[in-house]
Amino acid sequence: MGEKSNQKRQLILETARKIFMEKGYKNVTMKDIVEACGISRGGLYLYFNSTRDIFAEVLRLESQEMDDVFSAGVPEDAAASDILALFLKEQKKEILRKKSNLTVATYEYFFENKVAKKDNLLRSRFEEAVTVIEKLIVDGVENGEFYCEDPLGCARNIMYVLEGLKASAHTMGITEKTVDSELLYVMQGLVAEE
Amino acid sequence: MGEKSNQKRQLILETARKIFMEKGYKNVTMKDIVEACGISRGGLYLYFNSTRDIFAEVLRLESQEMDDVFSAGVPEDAAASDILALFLKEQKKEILRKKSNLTVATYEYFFENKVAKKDNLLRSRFEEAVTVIEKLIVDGVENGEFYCEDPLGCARNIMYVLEGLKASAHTMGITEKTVDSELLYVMQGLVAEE
Amino acid sequence: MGEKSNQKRQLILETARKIFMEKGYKNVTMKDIVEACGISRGGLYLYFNSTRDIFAEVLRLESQEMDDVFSAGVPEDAAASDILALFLKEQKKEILRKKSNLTVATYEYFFENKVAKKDNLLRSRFEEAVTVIEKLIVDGVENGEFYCEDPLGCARNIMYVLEGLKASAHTMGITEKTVDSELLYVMQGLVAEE
Amino acid sequence: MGEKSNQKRQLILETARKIFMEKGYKNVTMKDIVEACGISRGGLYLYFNSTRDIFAEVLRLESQEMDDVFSAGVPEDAAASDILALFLKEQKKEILRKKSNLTVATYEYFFENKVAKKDNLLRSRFEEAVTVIEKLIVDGVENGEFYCEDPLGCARNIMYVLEGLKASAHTMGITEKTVDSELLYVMQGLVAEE
DNA sequence: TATGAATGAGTCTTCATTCAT
DNA sequence: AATGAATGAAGACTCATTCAT
Repeated sequence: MGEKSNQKRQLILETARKIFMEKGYKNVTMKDIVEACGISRGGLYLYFNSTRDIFAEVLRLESQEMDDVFSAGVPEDAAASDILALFLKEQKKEILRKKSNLTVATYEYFFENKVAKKDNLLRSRFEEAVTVIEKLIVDGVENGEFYCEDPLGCARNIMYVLEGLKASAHTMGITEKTVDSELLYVMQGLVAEE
Repeated sequence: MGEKSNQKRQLILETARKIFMEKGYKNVTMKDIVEACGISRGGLYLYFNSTRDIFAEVLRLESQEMDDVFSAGVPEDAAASDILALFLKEQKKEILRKKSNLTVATYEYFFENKVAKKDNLLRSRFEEAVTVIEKLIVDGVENGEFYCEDPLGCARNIMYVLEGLKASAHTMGITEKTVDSELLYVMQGLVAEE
Repeated sequence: MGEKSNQKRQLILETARKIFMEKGYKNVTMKDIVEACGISRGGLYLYFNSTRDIFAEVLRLESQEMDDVFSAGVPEDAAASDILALFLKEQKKEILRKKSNLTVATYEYFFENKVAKKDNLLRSRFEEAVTVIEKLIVDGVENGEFYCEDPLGCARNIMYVLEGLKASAHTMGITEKTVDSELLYVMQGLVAEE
Repeated sequence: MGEKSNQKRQLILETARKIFMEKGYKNVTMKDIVEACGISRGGLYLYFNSTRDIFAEVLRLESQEMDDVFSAGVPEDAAASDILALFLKEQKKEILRKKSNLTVATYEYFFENKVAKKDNLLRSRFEEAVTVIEKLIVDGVENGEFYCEDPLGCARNIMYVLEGLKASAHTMGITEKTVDSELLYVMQGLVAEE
């Protein structure tokens, strides 16, 4: 029994995810989702009570997947600088993807739902990433790949730059060139010291 | 046209500005504005056709004032590092002001109204600030206050960090301490080289 | 300006009153009223926010009118027994009117909206009637029309009987004969003592 | 049919009874009952087709029990006035019980379902009670406990007063003192003649 | 018998926008 | 220029009822 209903739940979440990517968060109505899913008005309410609930779940799944991806794709013996470059490349891709990402929806959602820091998914994702980057830098310094006196500060700086780029991409627009030069600048700070 | 009608226009814009600061952009209705202004429904439409128009105008005025303030408050002979510090202090204040700023409304507005780069107010404000900061850095380097090999890159980096902080403040929340350490990190990059 | 809008308010209240008489309180929807009035959905909300508000107002007006009627129709020099008989006749008429009265709606309304005793219209109407009847009895006793040792108790008894008849009329049904014999019984208690 | 299915029927009725006592008749949905019973939506429909059917049955059982109770609790040789006092005391208790009684639900049900007099449970319960009271009065008169020229009229009067009190309790609110003085008044009419 | 997912009609409520005055 | 009553579309939500399993 749970199986089938779980499938529909998945269908709803996947469909809703696409809609949120297209339209952001605030513009999405229960009706939008109902129609896109091809289910009845009442049917949707069996699974979720609001677009808010749906988006929260979409976001939760998104975060889970991210964790998986992160821990998966990276070779054990890769050089720190390579891993960092890889990470930045991923971020770049997401920053430049205009439509197919949840950035706008996520911003809109969190503008409206001030979440306690503790439970704030965005915050924990951010902190997690900071930790990973910091560790990469430390490793890199040990290997002589990087030069850095304040790995934590540098990691945070990188993350805030990325956040700034992400936001800017959806407000002022941003070119690949701009992203490249920003990321380059950040990497040079790590490498280019004599 | 007349003086009087211009006064009402100002009233609307000032009132709307406050509302946008409180509620963001998407949550504001024509009704909200009408009621806050104490004018008639139809009356509002004589001046503006939508919250979008109103916000666009609020934003335009905001930008004008900013320019004025920038060029005004700074002493002629101040040291580059002092001016930069002053600028960052202002930014910090705005980042930490939770309610009384237009950040959220602005984001929401631009999420919804992808403006061509040319006419994008946010973009031009950003570029302008980059230019100013770059010039400060160049001055600072000449004076021996700063050490920096890529003033433009550094200026951009600073601006993106600020953007990231601004965004983060409204999504994940941010403490004064965090802002301080970010800004410190940025300044140290300019000063702390031997 | 207020004139016209006041007319519509009256129209709504009168129309709603009829509907409440037909369908009771709980069965009436905003849609019912909108359609009966021939106005738009949103239009109704300009005047009232809920059927509850509308009914409360209908009831308030009803009570006002009652007061007026009471004080109006009675000749100055009428005998107490005649006035009482007149009052009971009115009550009888209302009890037997199956459809065109607000009894059911009123019950349903007060079942749902437990009103503080002080502000309870029903209660004040009841008390008022008790007072009037008591005074009639006292007058009647003085004139030798009535014999009664406890005018207040008797007045209350009459009112509770009437309430019981009113309720019964809408739950078990009641015949004119039954009402007559009840009222007769009550009157005889006042007159038939040697 | 089977034992088991009969048990479930009982469960439904008992559960629904509690809900009706809490929420009246019109506010109760099939969903409420399903959830309170812990059975499936479809399951409920195997036994009853509507809240109306369920309430009708609840009421039928209620009446049966009443009969049982009535005939049970009364000692054979009790004085008429004692039995009547006992009866009134029971009624008083029910009138003052604010929540745990079916009065409101019953009113709401009969407002909506005008039942032919013949089949009207309320009516037959009422008539039955009248008969019992009348008989008590007759007995009392024979014993010299009571003085009464119209036992039937008096019995009816008592019942309508009780009905009036019951209704008032749920619309205007009523205090124990009020009930007491009403019942006292009624009893005095029987006793207090010289 | 029993389940519970699914439906769709019905109601409430809010808003941008228009228009007669 | 200005008013504010009026409209109707749009979205949220709930419920009785059905039906495949």
